[in-house]
Parts: sequence; C-alpha cells; structure tokens
Amino acid sequence: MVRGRPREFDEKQALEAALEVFWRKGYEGATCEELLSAMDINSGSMYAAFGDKKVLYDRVFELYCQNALGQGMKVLDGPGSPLENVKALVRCWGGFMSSPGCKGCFIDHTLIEFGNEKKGVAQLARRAMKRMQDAMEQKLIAARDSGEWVGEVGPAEMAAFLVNTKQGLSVMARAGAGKKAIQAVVDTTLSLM
Amino acid sequence: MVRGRPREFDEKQALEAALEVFWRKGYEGATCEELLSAMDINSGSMYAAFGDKKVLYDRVFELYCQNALGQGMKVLDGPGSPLENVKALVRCWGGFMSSPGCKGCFIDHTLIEFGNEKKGVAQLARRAMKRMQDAMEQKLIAARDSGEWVGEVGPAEMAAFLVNTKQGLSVMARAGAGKKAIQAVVDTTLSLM
DNA sequence: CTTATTCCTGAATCATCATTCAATAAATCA
DNA sequence: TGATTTATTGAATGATGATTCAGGAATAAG
Repeated sequence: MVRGRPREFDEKQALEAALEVFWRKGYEGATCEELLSAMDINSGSMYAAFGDKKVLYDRVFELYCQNALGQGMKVLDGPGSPLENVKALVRCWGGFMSSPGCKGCFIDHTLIEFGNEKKGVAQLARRAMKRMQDAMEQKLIAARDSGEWVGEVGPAEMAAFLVNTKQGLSVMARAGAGKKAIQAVVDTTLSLM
Repeated sequence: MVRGRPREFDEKQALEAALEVFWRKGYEGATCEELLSAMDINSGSMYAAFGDKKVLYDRVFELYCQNALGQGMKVLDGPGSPLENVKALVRCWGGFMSSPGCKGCFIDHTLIEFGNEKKGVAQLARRAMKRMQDAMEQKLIAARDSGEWVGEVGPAEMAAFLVNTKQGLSVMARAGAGKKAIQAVVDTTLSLM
C-alpha cells in the first residue's frame, strides 16, 4: 500500500476540467485561477501533482490525444469495408464538430497556438495527425486494391486531403458555424471522394 | 495643416510589425514589450495612437482583413473565366500557405482564439469569411450557368467546401507542413472540383 | 518669439498571474 | 500510539505584464 495521505481528487477528472478551460481560452488565455476553480483543487495540489501550468497542458493534451486517436482508430477499424470505415470517420468528425458547444478539435487549437515550435506539445500534435493520416491512407490503399474505391487521386493524397478537411472543420466549429453548415461541408467532402 | 508635433512613425508600418508578433504568438501570448519593440515605438506613443492592446489587435486585424479580402476579390475578378478565377484563388491560397515561414491565415488564427465571442474581432472574422465565400459562390453560379462547370454539388456547397479547405491549410501551414504537402492538398482539391 | 498643440520618452505604477510555502490533515507502518 | 509519508489549504511572494504620466521636444499659428 502507498503511504501518506491519499489524493482527494481524481486526476483524470481534473484534467478533463482543465481541458475545458484550455479549450475555451487557449494556453495563454487560461489563468491558473480559472483552471484551479474548474479543477476544484487548490494551487498547492495542482503544483504537487503536475508541476506547473505548462506540464498541466501537456498532460491535458496527452489525455485528449489518446481519446481522440483511440476513437478515430476504432472507427477506422469498424465493422464495415475499408472505404466505409474511412467515410464513417469523416462522418464522425462531422457529428463531433456540429455537436452543441463544440469548439473544434483541441489538437488543431494546439497547432495554431504552438505549431511554430519544434518540440513539446506541437511535435506531439503533428505526430498524432500523421498517425491518423497514415491509418486512413492504409484503409484507402485496401479500398483501392479491392476495387471498392477508384480514386481520382492516390490514397496518400486523399488521406492528407481528408485530414485537412477536418482541420478546416475545427475552425468552422470554433467560429460557431451551425450544424447545417458543417454537415454540408462533410457531405460535400464525402460526395467528392 | 494639423497643429502640434507630427507622428514620427508610420501607422501602417507599425501595424504590420505588430501583426507579425500577434501572428506568431497570438493575442494573449504577445506581450506589450514585444509588440512595442517590433513596432519600434514606446508605450506612450502606442497608447496615444491606438488606445490599448485590444484596440491595437483590432486595427491590426482590420488591416490584414482588408488586404486579404482585397487580394482575394481581385483574383476572383481576374482575367479568366469564372471557374478559372475560382481555381486561381485556390492556387493563390496554396502559394501563400506554402511560402517560407507562412503561419497560416491570420483570420483563422483569430477565429481559433476568439471564435466563441459574439462580437468584436470574431464577428468581423466571420463576416470576412462569409463575404469571400459568397463571392466564390457567385463565380461558381456563373460557371455553372455558362456550362463551364458541372458540379456534383451546388455552388453554395462548393464555396463553403473551398473556404473550409483554406481553413485547413492554415492549420497545416502553422504546423510547419512542407510546400509539397500543402500543394498536394491544393492539387487534390482542384482535381475534385 | 511666444503660445498652443500634439507627440515622444521611459521610469513608475498598478494589476494580474504563476508559483511557493508553512501549517494542517489523513493515511500507513512499526 | 507515535513516527513517517504524502495531500490539502490558502495566504504570501515574486515576477511579469499592461498602462499611466510627468517632463521634454517638435511643429504650426498668432
């Protein structure tokens, strides 16, 4: 058994609360006061548990990334055919982006705020996007090989194109575009595949 | 003639210098110290001329918006056919986004940082995007009416789709995607139109 | 040349923010 | 039970950031 007084807060819950704040305000725009209030802990607990604000963001990002990537990969490995699964993922993006109060993908927020940096969270974000894109490309290769998909462009190009579309949707969602507008872009994308 | 000591700095030049800083760091991430250093003026001059940091951002945004919209509209009203002009604009985006050191479109940065706000710069950003999108839609309507373009989707949908693609490119550019990757997305987009 | 007006300079100020720390509490171990 | 370990609390601290302002300077008008 571990000695000493046990944590009174759930780390994951605290990170999810912090995510909401970082998502809404960005890293620089979020104050520790807001974060701590949302996490419902005091500064001492936060610094003891995470180190500092920057590390907290890293942990929040890590958690978000795992969930997002995990869900995405799950959809890609769904019950349908390779092409169906790729399309399902695009539709899944649409559903997420057009859900009430959606602020866009947190990875894209991170890329806009820190994309110029070589290391840290920006690097993780780039890698995450690349993994998603690579997985989509594999599915598209399978779809083409099976004759299910006759692309006007190659699998790699289509995968990059779809990821780009998702990044655009993040901006739309953040800008407060309505469900109809977002779904229209998704439908257009699917119809052009 | 105006009385009193004349400005020693060029307002537009100062705004362009501030733009670089806001672009690189975001509104919250940019400090007045950095801004003033880049603008090459002292705090007093800045506050006298613009009011405060927020208003400075507004003015910077306004200037950027005018330039971006102006250039975009100019391309749309270019010498080619309606469809050619729309495609030229998309290629123009690609050229910009893949230019060395490009950080993506400043309007998209603004939308990610402030997109949840109803008024102010966020509202201006949404309007600017809508104007661009509407102008593209008009060109696509003309292209369809003349038989130049046989869209699988309607002009409105295609216009929204293309603007979305541009927003995605902003994230790519900010993330440091190479020229090849960006051009590939642009080429894919054009080939799917 | 004097005055009125506007601008410039940069140190000082005020506010805010991230972080620390001493006191206290809750748990395990001997 | 007492010692040890780890958490919690929240006021204090130190740093940084945005903004102000007093003193000096440049220009046009009278």
